[in-house]
Formats: sequence, C-alpha cells, structure tokens
Amino acid sequence: MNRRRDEPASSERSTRQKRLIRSVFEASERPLSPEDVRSAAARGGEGVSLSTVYRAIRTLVEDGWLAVVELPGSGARYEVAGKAHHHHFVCEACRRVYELEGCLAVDALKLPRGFRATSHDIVISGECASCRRARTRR
Amino acid sequence: MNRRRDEPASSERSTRQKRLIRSVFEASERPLSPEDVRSAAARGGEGVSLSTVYRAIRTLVEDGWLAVVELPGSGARYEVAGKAHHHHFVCEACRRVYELEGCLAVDALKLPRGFRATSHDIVISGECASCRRARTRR
DNA sequence: CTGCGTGCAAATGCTTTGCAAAGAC
DNA sequence: GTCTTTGCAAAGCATTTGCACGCAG
Repeated sequence: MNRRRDEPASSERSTRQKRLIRSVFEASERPLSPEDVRSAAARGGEGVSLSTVYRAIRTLVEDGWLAVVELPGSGARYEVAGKAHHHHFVCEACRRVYELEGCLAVDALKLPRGFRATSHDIVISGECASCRRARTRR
Repeated sequence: MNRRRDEPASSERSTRQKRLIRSVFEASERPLSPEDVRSAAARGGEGVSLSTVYRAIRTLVEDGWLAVVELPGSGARYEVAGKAHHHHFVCEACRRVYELEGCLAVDALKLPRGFRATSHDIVISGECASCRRARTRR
C-alpha cells in the first residue's frame, strides 16, 4: 500500500553521507536532533556536515522514512517512521526522550462541530526512573 | 494557597507597557505569540517593543500568570494561566489555535516503572470547521 | 560526461542581551 | 534621587540557502 520504508526515493543518489545518516537513525532507539545525528555520525571516523544532515532529514521526512517528533521546549527531533503508534516521555531532569507504548483513546477528546482531527501529539513530562533514583539518594 | 494570579509579583513596577501587555492577553481567547502581542498592543496607539514583550512574558510565566503553550512546528505561545485544564487544536490550514474542553485520562498511558509524570501536552491537528466549510465549497 | 549532493560560509528568523536614556516610586 | 524598565541595536542559536567543487551513475 505504502512505499517501501527501508530505502529512500528512487531518484536519489546513494552517497556515503546519506547511508551514514540513515544508519545512525536505525541504530538509535530514541528520537535524534540534527546535531545528535552529526555527532553520532562523526564518531565513526568520516563525518557529515550539519547542513547535509538537515538536508537529508528533510528529504527522509518527505519520503516518509523519518517521523518528526515535536517536543515542548526544544527543537524537533526525528525517528524512523513506521513504528507502532506511540508517544513520548521527556525527563525534565536529564532531557532524555523515552518512547512510551500505546496510545490513549484520543477520540475521547470531543472536538467542536465540524472539526476533523488528522493527527495528535502527546508528550508526557516528568522525571525518569534513573533521575529519580539518583535524586532520592542512590 | 497560591499567589494571587491577577497581578504581577510585588517587587515589580507598574508601567504602561506591562499593563498593556497583560490587557492584550486578558482580551484574547486564544494563545498568543510574542509577535501577536506586539501587533495587538500596537493597534491601540501606543506600542511596545518586541524585546519588552519577550521580557514581560518571561516574567509573567515565572510569576505563574501566563502558561506556555507549545505547538508542534511553531514557536511557543502563551495564554493566561489558571484556566481549567485543557488542550489545543491547531488547524493545519489556517494555523489558528483553538482551545478544547476537557482532558483525556492521561493516566491511562502506562509509564515505565519508576517514571513519574508531572505534566502533559496534547495537541490535536486537523482542519477546523471554517476551513472545512470553505474548502467543501461555500 | 552530466548533474545531483556536499561543505562552507553567508543569510535567516526568532529570541536574548548590553547599554544608555526614560520612567516609577 | 535611586533603581527598575524600556528601546534599539548587536549578539546568539538553530536552520536554511547560495555557490563552487566533487562524486555517483
């Protein structure tokens, strides 16, 4: 039904940079910012320029290969698309982003007459287990 | 229990600009961006500089008089705090922000062990009634 | 070869900050 | 008069874009 999600649009050229950027996302279990991607890519020897990361991300989002994750109080982050519908948890202490399972019945929120929803974003903020543990001694 | 929410902290001076900025928020029924505030304020003859708006907003948020509204894909907006708990709807066509009544039982989203939630943001995106009407002819 | 993709630097757009002048008390 | 607040311009950031060169096909 949808285009395959494991490769970019056909008209694009395969370059070292693009392959590297995609592998960084595939290896990550949490949403990444463009800078996260650049530094992660840099760790592997050959790097990528930030502008290339931005351009690649834009294309990958348009291709549907990446999903945008908007978080309150910080720039957008991205994660490989196609995962089961889920939402995120942001730890206010360490700023790490966790993926949560499942989704509320958002349909329960009644919209005004004539309004039609196409998507929703839910972000829970709080304190993650490791920060809590660290704070409450040990 | 909480500080009064109808006036700023006591140590601050009352200036024409601050009074104007607060009145703009009180007169608005939807969240405003700093630029929204500046232009709304400007309509009333005497204006305010953007930097003053930014400074006032920051103070008002710290005082708890304003609440921050984070929207996917655009800068933060602000609304007077103290309203009943609610969420927002962003029309993807006209970009207007509407307030929705009620709230889902967010507690239904199970957090991992040890995680503690302190707040949540829910934003529904879609098409509002007036844009839909305009699009479907008439 | 032909042309898309990349890196760098410059340009943006939004928000913050330094500083001298204006205003509140 | 003293100390806060304002406005403007400059500084910061994050993101985008123009361009010349390099690499994929």
